[in-house]
Amino acid sequence: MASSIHDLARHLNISIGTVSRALNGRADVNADTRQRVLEAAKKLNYSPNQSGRSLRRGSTHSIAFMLQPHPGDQQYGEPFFIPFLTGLQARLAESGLDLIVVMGAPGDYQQERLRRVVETRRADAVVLAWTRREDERIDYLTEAGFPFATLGRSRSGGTAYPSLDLDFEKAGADAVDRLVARGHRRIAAIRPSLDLNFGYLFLDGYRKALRRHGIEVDPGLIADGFINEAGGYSVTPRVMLAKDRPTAIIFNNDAMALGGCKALAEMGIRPGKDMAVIVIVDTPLCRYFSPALTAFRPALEPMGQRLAEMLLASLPAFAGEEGPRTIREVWPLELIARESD
Amino acid sequence: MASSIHDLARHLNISIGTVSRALNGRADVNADTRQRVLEAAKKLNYSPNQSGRSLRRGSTHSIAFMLQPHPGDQQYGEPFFIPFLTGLQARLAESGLDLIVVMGAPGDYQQERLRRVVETRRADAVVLAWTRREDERIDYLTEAGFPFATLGRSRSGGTAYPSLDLDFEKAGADAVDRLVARGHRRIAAIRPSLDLNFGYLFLDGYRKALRRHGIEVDPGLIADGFINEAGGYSVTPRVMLAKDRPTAIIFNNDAMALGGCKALAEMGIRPGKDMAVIVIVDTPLCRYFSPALTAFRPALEPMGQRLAEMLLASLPAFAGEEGPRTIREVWPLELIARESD
DNA sequence: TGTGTCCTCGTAAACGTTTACGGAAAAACG
DNA sequence: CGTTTTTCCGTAAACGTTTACGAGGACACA
Repeated sequence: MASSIHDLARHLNISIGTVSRALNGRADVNADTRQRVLEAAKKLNYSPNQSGRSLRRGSTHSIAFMLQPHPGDQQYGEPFFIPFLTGLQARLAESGLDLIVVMGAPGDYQQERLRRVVETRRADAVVLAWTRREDERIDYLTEAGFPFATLGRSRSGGTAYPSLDLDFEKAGADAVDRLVARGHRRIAAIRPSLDLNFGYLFLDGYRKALRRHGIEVDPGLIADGFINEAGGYSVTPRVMLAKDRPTAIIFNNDAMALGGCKALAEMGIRPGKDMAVIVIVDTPLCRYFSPALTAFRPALEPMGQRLAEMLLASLPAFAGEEGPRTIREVWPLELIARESD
Repeated sequence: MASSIHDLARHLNISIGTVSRALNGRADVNADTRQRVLEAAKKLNYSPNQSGRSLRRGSTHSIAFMLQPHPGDQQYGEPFFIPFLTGLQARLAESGLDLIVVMGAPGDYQQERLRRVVETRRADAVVLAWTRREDERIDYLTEAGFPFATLGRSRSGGTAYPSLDLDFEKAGADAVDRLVARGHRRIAAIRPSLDLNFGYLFLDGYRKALRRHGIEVDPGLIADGFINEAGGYSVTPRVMLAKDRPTAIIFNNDAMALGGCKALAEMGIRPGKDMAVIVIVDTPLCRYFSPALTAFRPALEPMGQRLAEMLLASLPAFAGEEGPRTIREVWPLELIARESD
């Protein structure tokens, strides 16, 4: 059914070697012959068998992105990733690479899937997201000598891999600055409970900024929960119990903010009026919520493109294609002022 | 670096044929030998090269899910798909299959990517989502004789493929019934502008139910827009311009509902008080919105599992594993009554 | 004509598996 | 002990590519 390079060769009365060379654009083939091969390939609807090719070449010409649902009830996904993946895929496609997303089961934290991808050589490199403070995946990959790049920083694995992250520290600080400038001094922070690195970075920025303003950090105003609507909903009331109520809340995640605002609404507290609310990572949800939530927006699609570039530059097969080989980059988050603070 | 079956054979002083047979659980190998092979495999951290294996077997042992961002500004993704994919992946993993998600560029409607997957034989079968009324992907796959299954119905390609869909028709009708029972007669419907089949099905149910109640269908109460927050936001005001204002709106999508509620809020109209709102496909957003939105909930994860089963049953290599081979199933949507209607 | 260079192509090996086939040894059977 | 069956394993081909190597012919040059 599927036509192979042999069919093509037979059809043209030339050897498979020549066909292959013609298709792969090598120099040592007559321009005329190449033309005929290309035409025949189109006519016979030929396209090379990926397995045969990658077996011979030792590379799969595809990059794997590890997507994994977090544990927790009703785990819907991260709308977040789609624009990022769009950028990633666009840039990879430019270099003829395919992007495949491998799904993991919720909660297993991908170790198993990752091993599978690496060991069966399904991809030439992987892209990790949601890096943790100490990330065993990174340790595993560096030890295995498998090429990878990360969306997000980590303390694991040295620095010998490309990584791209958002400046959550600065965003946390900026949020505090903004709120302080508007007269707030009781500022709560709500972040994910997992040891996702961006949660730490955010809190660091938050703490430092408070101290800079001479405001004591009150542990009663800091809480963490599942990184979804339910988490925000269940944990927000906790900071409202502080002896001295907060007048502002910074949410480290849009879904948590949604849940948190729900909790506030049930307490009769109106975001943007009775309580200032700022969200660290903007999504369409923030914009269309009522009141529209002030949030920090990342440039997700360009980030995807950039990380693809960085990864490509780190791959021997593609090295030299790009100029600078920056290893780690931290991108700013842009404040979008809306109505909630 | 990576150990091959030859290393294993050399290490054990037996032939590669025996190693392969031992690993693949064939009968004609001594229990003792098999044991030794398995141990050595674990010790040498051997796992078979996927390319070699699939080249020989002619199958990749993986299923592709085609994920594609829709055109439109700020296209964030569908949280929707994650639970579905989780179920799909879980069931496929049970049969030793990998799930890979293939990203397309926004707007190209996947034809190109799909061809690529099929022609390079990257997967043994594909799963399509967001089926259209007439779906060229389905035509292509049936013509190519490539195995596939769809999440969603279509009029294309006959019925010789497994498909699983939600009963949008009934949900549309149920929503109308519920609103009519509560005294509404001016009921608007807002749905995606693309020719996604579920938009049609929903509208069909909506229309039929209205007629059944003796209510004339007013085209001024039906509108469509981009299937995202912006679409809902921009299109909702249109139905408010009808000569006789609606007292209820049914949204065919949660994101559109969010945008629509925003538009209502700006007009001083409060969902659940001044306007009844029902959403057809429930997500956490609906639950945590204020007011919580009455919505119809799908069983996404079981659906993923079920579609995987149906697909497997249709594959020659797995046939007989399952009992019944239902070709098409339509699952109900469960009404979750909340505060918005 | 002899020699060397260049262009183009065919040959064959290799990538890592799986599996049909056959053969040797062991077991079963009379 | 001879014959048949069974058990186990090695051999080698095949899957569809890519690519190193070398050969043949054309051409240039002396």
